[in-house]
Amino acid sequence: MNGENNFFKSAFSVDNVIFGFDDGDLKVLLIKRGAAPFQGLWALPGDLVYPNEDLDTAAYRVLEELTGLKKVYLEQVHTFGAVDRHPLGRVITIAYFSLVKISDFTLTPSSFAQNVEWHNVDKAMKSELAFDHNTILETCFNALTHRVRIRPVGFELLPPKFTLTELQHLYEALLRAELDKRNFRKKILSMSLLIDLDELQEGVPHRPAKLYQFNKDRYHQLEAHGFSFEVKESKKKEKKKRLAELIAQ
Amino acid sequence: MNGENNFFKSAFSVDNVIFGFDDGDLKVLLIKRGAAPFQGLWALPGDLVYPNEDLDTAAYRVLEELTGLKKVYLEQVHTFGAVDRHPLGRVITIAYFSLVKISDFTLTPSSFAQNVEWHNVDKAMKSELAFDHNTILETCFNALTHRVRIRPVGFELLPPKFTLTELQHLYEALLRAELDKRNFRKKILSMSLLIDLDELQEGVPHRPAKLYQFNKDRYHQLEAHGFSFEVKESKKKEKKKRLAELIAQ
DNA sequence: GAAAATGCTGTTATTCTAACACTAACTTCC
DNA sequence: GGAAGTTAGTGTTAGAATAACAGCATTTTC
Repeated sequence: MNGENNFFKSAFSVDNVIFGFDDGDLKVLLIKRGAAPFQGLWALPGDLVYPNEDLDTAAYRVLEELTGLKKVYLEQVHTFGAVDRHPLGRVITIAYFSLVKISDFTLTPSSFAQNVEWHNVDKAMKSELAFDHNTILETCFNALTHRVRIRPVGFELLPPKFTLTELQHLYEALLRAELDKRNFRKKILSMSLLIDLDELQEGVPHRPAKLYQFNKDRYHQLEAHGFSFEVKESKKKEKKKRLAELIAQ
Repeated sequence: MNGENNFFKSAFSVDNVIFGFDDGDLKVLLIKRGAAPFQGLWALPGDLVYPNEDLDTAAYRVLEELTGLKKVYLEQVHTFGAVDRHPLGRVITIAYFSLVKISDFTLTPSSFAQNVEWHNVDKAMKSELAFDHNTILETCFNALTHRVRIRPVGFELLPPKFTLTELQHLYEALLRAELDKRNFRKKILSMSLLIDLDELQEGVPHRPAKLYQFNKDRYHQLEAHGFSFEVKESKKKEKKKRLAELIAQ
């Protein structure tokens, strides 16, 4: 320390990768920047942390300003601090990801942004984002992919009532793997994580599926005691991959 | 943004949880603080990040100043930023953990500390450390425990030549579980991670064990392709635990 | 050469995982 | 109202992985 005040010339921000799931697609909430730097590019929602504000509080604030939601899943992932990552000065940023149910709110663009939109995650990762947000998005997506194998966080992304097929599609989007329907159902049902609501889907042009809710108590139990969702993609696919690797060598 | 300069009054530091393994014991490197605040208490080595220095660079610098080591395992874990965590101002800290081979260097106390010592991790977690370093240590220990199940990082902590029993003791210390000797050997040998050196231990008062080296190429392969060291403790112990939980309810 | 200490090794029962195909229920269209 | 279209739902089996378990081998020390 020694009172070296030139250290106290930096700032820190939080950036929030807000994931949603809709229509079989994993999505991320992006803001089109209305001002320089990077005007016109899409960026992750974020803000400087206030001088007397905790980091998590700042992340929740950003989330709430944008979505109106308070109690959602939020997790710190990584801090990015390359010297030149921000053109206006030394600003490091603490990246969070959160999981929301898209149906829980409607988007209301905040003051500093022209536009807020859900973007397909794959497409967003391939397009150019402001600052180092491509790196941040990728890191957070990897963290989510990893987390979903260890905790049943998938449920944070689904509406309160869902079908087994919807759940499977979510896991397939998160794990980037094709799963076997029967094995998936057997596994997920054997965890007693789901409550059968004895209700059926309505308004679908085919046989309606049963609706399920997830069991919060059991969820917290699994959270505490560890959880392993080691779903492997079908062997067909694995073989293809291995072959591709062999060829690449 | 908008040039609000009162944001630029904060600083950030890195703190490094340096783990070592010796004598069957997981250890952490701590510094006794020679100056206020928290004078006399043990603390994690750390420093403010220089204005034009990347975060990882700062973490490596702290590590090198203390140990002289350059190429060691280092990983960012979490950022701690409670408003009041530092008595002298708003300082958030980015926590890293690193894994070193204790035999690779000798400790040379740096200028700002009276004393540097290896501490047993369990004891250190129970004693009072400076700042929020108890929380940081615990978080990093959990991260290590988790990491070791996914990557073969254990080898970073062992000397170049080691016996299977030493390796098993390391895993037991990290996973806090007692492992079956035969199953452990079968599993670890089947990964072809180890190279049999055709050498024997010397100077032990009993039958000497074979020495092994680990296979770097194979290690990097496993790092890239995923790895699962799902060693479970013996059922006896699990049963005991479950019983204890039942009683506790 | 006996005692003490740790090294080393293989088999079996059980559990978990992966592969796989057909019938059921509902809607729409003719 | 029946045929076609669409998704829901369901069980068995072979193979792989895991967990449990005990006794002889090699070295030092006394």
